[in-house]
This record gives sequence, structure tokens and C-alpha cells, in this order.
Amino acid sequence: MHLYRSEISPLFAETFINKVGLTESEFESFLSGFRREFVPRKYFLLKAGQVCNDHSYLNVGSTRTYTMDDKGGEHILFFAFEDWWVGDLESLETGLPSNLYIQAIEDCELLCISKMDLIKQKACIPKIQEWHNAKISKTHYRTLNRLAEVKSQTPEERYVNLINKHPQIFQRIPLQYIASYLDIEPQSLSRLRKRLSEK
Amino acid sequence: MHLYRSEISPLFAETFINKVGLTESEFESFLSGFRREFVPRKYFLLKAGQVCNDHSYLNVGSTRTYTMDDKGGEHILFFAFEDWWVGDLESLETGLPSNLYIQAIEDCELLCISKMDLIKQKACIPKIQEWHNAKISKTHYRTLNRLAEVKSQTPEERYVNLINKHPQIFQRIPLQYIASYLDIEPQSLSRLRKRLSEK
DNA sequence: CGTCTATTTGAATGTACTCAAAAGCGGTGG
DNA sequence: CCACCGCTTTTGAGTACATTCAAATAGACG
Repeated sequence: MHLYRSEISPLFAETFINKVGLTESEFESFLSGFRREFVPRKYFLLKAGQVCNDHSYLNVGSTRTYTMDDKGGEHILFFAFEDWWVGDLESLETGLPSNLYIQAIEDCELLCISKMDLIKQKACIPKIQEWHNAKISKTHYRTLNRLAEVKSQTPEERYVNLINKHPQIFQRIPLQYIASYLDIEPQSLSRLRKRLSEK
Repeated sequence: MHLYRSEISPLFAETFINKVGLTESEFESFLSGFRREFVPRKYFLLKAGQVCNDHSYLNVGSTRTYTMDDKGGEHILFFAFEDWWVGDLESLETGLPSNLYIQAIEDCELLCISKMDLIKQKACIPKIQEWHNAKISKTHYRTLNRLAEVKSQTPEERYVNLINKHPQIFQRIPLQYIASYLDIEPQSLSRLRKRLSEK
């Protein structure tokens, strides 16, 4: 059950030692709270109705987090890639069932820490507590920014922004998912791309 | 400059003493960090480009927080009423200029604490630190929920939800602002209301 | 090569938008 | 108290844009 350094992304150690400022022994203790999990493409890390029990570091792979409307339509809120954290923070904190689906787009390798272990680590290592709070803040700012974008930009503007900010996404994420993220139908995205490429 | 108990909303004291669990002396200390401010209707608490220096408790009144697009269109992200906190947490934390406008809809009376004083209070009183972290979390959950709503619901569904959840809003907020909050034009909201009332 | 899925294209539809004007409402001053 | 002014809300007409339904093409994988 113990994780070796070779099994984790170099960025993981780098972040917690250099940025968060953990000592070697604190880092070892923190790491001991994690277990490794593999989730194949198309499988779910979380489904609406379930309680989220883990906070997970995405070591390898990509995921999409989405909600489902009454008619079964899926609406992608965000993607995640290597070195992102995935999970439903609200469900994790409150213990209430999630409204979110989190699905692996590519095969995923995760480092998971349970709610209980995370609480323990936060209690023992104040820097982890600070790190977690800072993470929630930043996540919040990103979400607020996304809300502002969805409200104030046209589909074309959202598309151009995405391609400018994250061109790599198009190498890994099917267009239908990108369409959902941009809040348009796949057909509309296809036409939009055609229009732009003709210029 | 000192605030008297009679000058603050009973809920303010109630929250910090009963819910946050401050002692009387901690509460007195916390309160001493605040100053009172009045912002008349239509005036701004914050404009895009400015750095947010205060976290403010809305004692009396209502505000709207919005972004502006390239063409000058306003997009309301949320309203605030009595006993809500207003400000741009991101700008407050990072010290970077805000992208948000916060405007008084009704005459407002605020209890403001500066960034510096808030930091001091958080450092002196751990419960304030906890309270502030919990506040950011909850704000985040609300924002995420709103993002999901904007993406997955029709204008009609959003309107019906709003009227069910916050019917009082319609007593205090002009319809044009509610339209912006729902992400539709005022004319469309008017037609939507007519359609629904004919059933 | 064949099957399954993703993407593109086409045609018709619908819904919210824009522009424009009228009606309603509130406040002010004569 | 009423007349006027400014602002909000409603109504009307026409338009634009993304959507829907349907089908064709392209790509991926066994």
C-alpha cells in the first residue's frame, strides 16, 4: 500500500516540498495518506447521488466534470489533466450526495486521499491546512471567472479564448466535449470552426 | 469611530457569538476592526480596475455585482441583501485590480473591515480564520451551482427557480436587473412573465 | 474490411435578440 | 392636485443565430 517516489508525478513532490514548504518528514507523512487508483477511460470517479469520499490528484490522464439536466443532457463544467485535483469539494466537506459526474476521458491514474485522512493531515500539518484553503480559494476564483465568461461572451469568443489559452486541449479532448464545455451543440461548434478557418 | 451594538444588525452579533463561537471579548476585538460606511443608491462600492481593499457586511440595503463585456453590456453575477458579505475576495486576497463592479441598488449601510485589519483579526482569533475559510467554501459552492444552472437550465427554468427560491427579490430588485441575472434581455423576461401568467 | 463512433453538412425550426415605439409608474414642481 | 419628465416595463415586428432532426462522411479500432 505504500507509495514510492517513482510512482508519483515529480510535480507532486515539487509542489508540496518547494511551494507548500513541507519538510521531508512531513511530506512522507502526507504521502502515506494516499493510495493509488486506476480508472479506465469512460469509467466514473464519481456519479451524482454518491457521496464524494476522496480528494484525488490526477497523476496521469484526463477527466470531465459535468451535471445532467432533467432531459438527460450533459453539461461539462470543467476538464482536468495531469497535476490537477479532482473531486467534489462540497460533497467531500458536507457529506451530502454530489450533483456531479466525474468521468475519465483517458485512462487515469490517481493518488487518492480519503476525507478522514485529509482531515488528519490538515490537523497534524498546518501547512496542509493552508494549502487546502488556498486551493479552495483559487478554485473559487476560477469558477467565478467561468461564470462571468459564460454570461458575457458569445460562443465564438469562448471558443477563441479556449484555443488561445489551452490549445493542447484540442489534442486530447473530443470536440463534442469541448462543445459542451463551451455550452453549444457539437454541430454548432463544427460550423463555428469552419467559419473561422475560412478567414 | 467606535461602533455601538445598536448600530449593527442583531444578526451580525448573533452569527459571530453563537455560530462562530467568539467570546464577548473576541467579538469586541473583531468589531473594533470595522468602520461604518454609507453608499447611496446607484453609487459604487467597487469598480473594475480598482483594487478591493475591504470586506464588507451589508447592514442595510442591496447591491448587484456585475461584469462588463467589450460592448459595455452588464452581466449581473449576483445580488446581495442585508446580512450578506460583499466585496471581491480575489482582488482582496491578491491585491490585483478587480474585474467586477459592485453597485448599490438601494441605499446601503455597510460595516467594512480593511484587508489589513482582517488579516490581523484572522491571526489573533483562529475562529475568525476558520469562519473566513468556511465563507469562501460556501461562496464557492454557490458559484459552482450557479454555473451549473446557467449551463443546464432554460431561461424559463431559471426564472421559475428564482421565483420559488427568492420571491422577495421581486419586491426590491428592478426587473431589468433580474433579467441580467437570469442572462436574458428585459424584453424577453417581460414576455416570459406574460406567458407564465397566462397559464 | 467492417463496425462503431465522432464529426460534418444540410434544411427547417424556434427562441431570444434587436430596433422601435407605446404604455406604465414615480417623483417633482407648478 | 395635476401636468410633466425620466425611467422602467411592455408590446410589436423582423431578424439572427443556435438548435433540432436527419443524413452523409470521416476516423478509429478490432
